[in-house]
Amino acid sequence: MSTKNKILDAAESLFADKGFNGTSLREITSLAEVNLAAVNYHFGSKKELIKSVMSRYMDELAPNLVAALEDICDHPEQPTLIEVFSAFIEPLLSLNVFRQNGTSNFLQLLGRGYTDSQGFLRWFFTTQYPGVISNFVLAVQKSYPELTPEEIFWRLHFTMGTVVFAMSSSDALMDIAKNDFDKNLDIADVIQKVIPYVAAGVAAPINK
Amino acid sequence: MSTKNKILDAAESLFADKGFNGTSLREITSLAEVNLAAVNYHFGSKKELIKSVMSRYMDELAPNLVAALEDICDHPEQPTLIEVFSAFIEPLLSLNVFRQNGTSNFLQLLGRGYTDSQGFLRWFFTTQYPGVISNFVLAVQKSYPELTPEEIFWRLHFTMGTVVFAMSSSDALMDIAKNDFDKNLDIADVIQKVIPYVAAGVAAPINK
DNA sequence: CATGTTTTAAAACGCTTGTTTAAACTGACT
DNA sequence: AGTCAGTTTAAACAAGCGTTTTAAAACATG
Repeated sequence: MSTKNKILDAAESLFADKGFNGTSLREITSLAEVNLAAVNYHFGSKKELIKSVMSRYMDELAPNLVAALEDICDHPEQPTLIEVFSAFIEPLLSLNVFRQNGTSNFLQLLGRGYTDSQGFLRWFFTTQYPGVISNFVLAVQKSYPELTPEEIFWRLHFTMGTVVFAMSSSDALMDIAKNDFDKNLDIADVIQKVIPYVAAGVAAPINK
Repeated sequence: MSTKNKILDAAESLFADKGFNGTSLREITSLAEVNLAAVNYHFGSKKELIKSVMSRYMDELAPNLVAALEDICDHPEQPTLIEVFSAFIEPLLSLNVFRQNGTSNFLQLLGRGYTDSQGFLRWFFTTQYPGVISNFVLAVQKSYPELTPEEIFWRLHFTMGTVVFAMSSSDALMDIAKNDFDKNLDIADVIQKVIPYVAAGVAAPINK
């Protein structure tokens, strides 16, 4: 495996675990078993390394996501919100074959991107991958036309928060569930649990 | 105002803005206009300062929250989930008279506590303020008895995620809402928007 | 006023951070 | 063999970090 990819893999798992601020280049390079200077040689800076880690996932995920959402929009009949959200399942779970723990790593990184680094990653996503968001809004609008664009805006961000947060603590939650309820769940089960929740949330009656 | 309180106030707003990891003691003391060494003199360490900032809010909030939830449990008739979640509104908004921007600062800090510092604050909350969580579970169970304890567990964590995440990026979201929809919202408006969402999410039909 | 304690002040501590330098190595192509 | 771009290495850099030290100032108590 190339030095570049060793760095990306090590950075990914450390970033997901401890955040961008909380991970030093020296931790990354020693986990990757490469020289410290290799990061700046191959990526230029830590900030560019962060972007590269995220791009590797987004470039894989975005086309699948857009395609799945376009399918829903092109379909003649009106979709349910459950169907809209379910469009995310297969592309997200396919990240697990793309990379070990890909799904949960990516979702954790997504959460970090929103809270760490004062939102420079939020800018990165919305400018680099606008198609995902706009197609998602279109699909929701088709499913629930009474919802105003403003209300969609808010509820989509609430949904983003729910999913990202649930997934970033999914390891801890699955452990608790195993202890308290004797249920052995995996990331796919958690996704199945969160979909009815967010679908109902987006479909909530509008508060006057 | 005392040096101690000047430090607490400065730390609070910087922590909310840039996270615990992302804020240095030098930033705090220069905003507070006190000497750098004052932090370690009054608080012992940065970690203890973080705890103090959080305790100042939790000590104010927890009794009000527990009382409001106990009211609901003691009431003879069955509450709606909207009523359960609305029990949080007044205690949360009262933080605004307790301190400027108290509500949003506190909720942002809560979000930081879950994602920064690898969950040592999560331990802090659950061990120091267990009454809030248990009373919340009781109130939800009274409102929606068909929900199994396991499903309550998952949905309460989803709710936690929604609220914490929404609030920790509420500043950015309110800015976008102002630009895109020409609406000037404050933290109380965001709370009003999130309640129907989480109430509907918790009330979602159970997936078989 | 004198005393002992609490609080502030400036400076330095040792350490870690991201980044840069310059030399050494690697593997092809003429 | 010799050249040369591409890559890796060890070492150092300046800057920032949390914390500690030392001494002066402020304070309250007798």
